[in-house]
Amino acid sequence: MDYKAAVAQCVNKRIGEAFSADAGNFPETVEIPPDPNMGDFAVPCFPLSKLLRMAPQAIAAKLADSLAAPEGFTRVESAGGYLNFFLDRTRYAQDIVTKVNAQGENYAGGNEGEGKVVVIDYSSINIAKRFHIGHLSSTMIGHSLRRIYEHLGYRCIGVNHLGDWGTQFGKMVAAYKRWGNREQVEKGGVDALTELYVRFNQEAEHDPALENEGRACFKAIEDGDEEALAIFNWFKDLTLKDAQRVYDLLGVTFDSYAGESFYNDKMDRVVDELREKNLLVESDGAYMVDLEAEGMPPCLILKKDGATLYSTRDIAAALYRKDTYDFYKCLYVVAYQQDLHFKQWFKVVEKMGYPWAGDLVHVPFGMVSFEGQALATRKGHVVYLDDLLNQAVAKARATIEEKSPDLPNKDEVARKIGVGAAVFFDLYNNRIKDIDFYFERALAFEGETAPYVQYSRARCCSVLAKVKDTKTPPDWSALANEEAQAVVRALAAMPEVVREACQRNEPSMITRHVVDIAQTYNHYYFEHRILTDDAPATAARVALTRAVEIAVKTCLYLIGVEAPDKM
RNA sequence: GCGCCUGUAGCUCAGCAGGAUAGAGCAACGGCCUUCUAAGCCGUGGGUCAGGGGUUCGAAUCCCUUCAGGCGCGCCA
Repeated sequence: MDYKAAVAQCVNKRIGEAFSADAGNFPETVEIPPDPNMGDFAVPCFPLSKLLRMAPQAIAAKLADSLAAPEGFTRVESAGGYLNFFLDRTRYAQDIVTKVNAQGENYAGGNEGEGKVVVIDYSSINIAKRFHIGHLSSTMIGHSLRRIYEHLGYRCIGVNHLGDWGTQFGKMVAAYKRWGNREQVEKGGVDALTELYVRFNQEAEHDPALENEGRACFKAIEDGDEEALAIFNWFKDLTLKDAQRVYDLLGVTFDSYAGESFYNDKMDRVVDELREKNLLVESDGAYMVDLEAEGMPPCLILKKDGATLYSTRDIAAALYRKDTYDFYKCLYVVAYQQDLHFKQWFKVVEKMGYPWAGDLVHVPFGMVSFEGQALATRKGHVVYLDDLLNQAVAKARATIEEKSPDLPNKDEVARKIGVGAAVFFDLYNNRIKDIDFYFERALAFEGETAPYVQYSRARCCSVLAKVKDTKTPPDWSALANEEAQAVVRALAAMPEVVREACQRNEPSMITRHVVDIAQTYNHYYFEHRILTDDAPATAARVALTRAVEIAVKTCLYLIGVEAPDKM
């Protein structure tokens, strides 16, 4: 049952009777008191005070005196202008715990997204660059949002919008033709490509002719020159294979790798359409959409040499995605530096007359720096993701040796813990916050971390594995105590948390909540023994433990973290 | 110069479509393993919620303003 709604309904009805029908229609807010001793739900009577011309304390008192506790509640009290409702704790525990266990991994899910498609553009790596910690946020926020939306019934299309177009790739091919060879690149992989690119830029400073060579090579790729295209595609292949190792480790998948080059032949449509709709303005030989009326700088569409730009491609991609997937929403998980860029081209799509422009959503996140300084590949001030993950796994492996030397499949568990720690760290704070990356923080295994939550759940599994009696009906009054109620409340809050995380595109809400569940359960665990001789009470405590195990696993799944049964 | 974002405990941050004494983790200090996993639990100390105005019965939360930091502002992506 919906306890909150029951409270609101009951209060409004009583107000209508006690005062006036008008007052009865007053929208009551139902909140949760700061301290459970004050009540489980509360209705503040302050807003009514003006309408009824009575002191809020008097209103609350009058209502409390005459109000019969609604179904599911034991009593109603007034305190300082608040009307406080006390749950029938036994019934509440039974209700929530039974529900979690019945719904299992679908708990806190739903079907409100049925028939709706959400396209999520995330990770979106650049060709010829190694995967580093700066790419983790987009990758994991996108991956998590995908799971959150799917949990609520949406169909998701994960798109890795590859950065695989631009003069830089001509430079890279030119550099390869000058100084590279097959063996060196096969051996060195993406790093070898980066080296070639860096060398090209260095030498180009003294030899401007190189720039032209780079441009010519890119032109060759564009024109479909066989040799240039073969080299470029080979580079792309290498990069994707390299990234795939990381994606495999993270458990991240995509439905499409259609990147910038994919839209190369789809941009004329954008330019033509903008021209037809009289939105293109010429300026210094370049073409743009004027956005002065919207208080924004203009959105450049064509360079003066006729080449397209970032915005042109993004618009082309949006049109293609709408045609192909008919999305309900299209999310762009891209760092906040590009706020203006997205605002601009979203507006351009709107001006083109597409009502679905409002379904394009930029999901921005903060910058990643490393030990107080901006990431800089060329200066070597960078942390590659596979290095981070490998270190995390190695640390987990060492901790396992120390604490659980007899554990089977140690490598598997170490992977889940190590990778989980890094991912959890990335999704722990509101995504808009900058992350200053320190190994000691990202690899912490204590406190509000993945290993803490995973450990709490593994302990649940361990207790559950010892359960023999599965027939005795539970005595739910065993869960009426304060500690158990805190766990029940945390479980009960999960559906609302998942929905809000979805609505706000904010995975950290789930990360925070799973810590909450783990903390309340750990507290309970130390105050109450689960398995005792009292069979009915044991059955209730076991049911609570199972519900926690399920809820924690589900939350972790939603943020892309695996949960080992033993650790 | 203009625009957007951020500012809460020593550190990292929750809380911000207004509500009851401002929370957590880390760090520090002190406790708890012969009973279900101590990667855990309990306790102690620690705050002019950046400053100043305003709105309100009530402001960390809303509005204005100042300050500090970050990001961005037509031919890169």
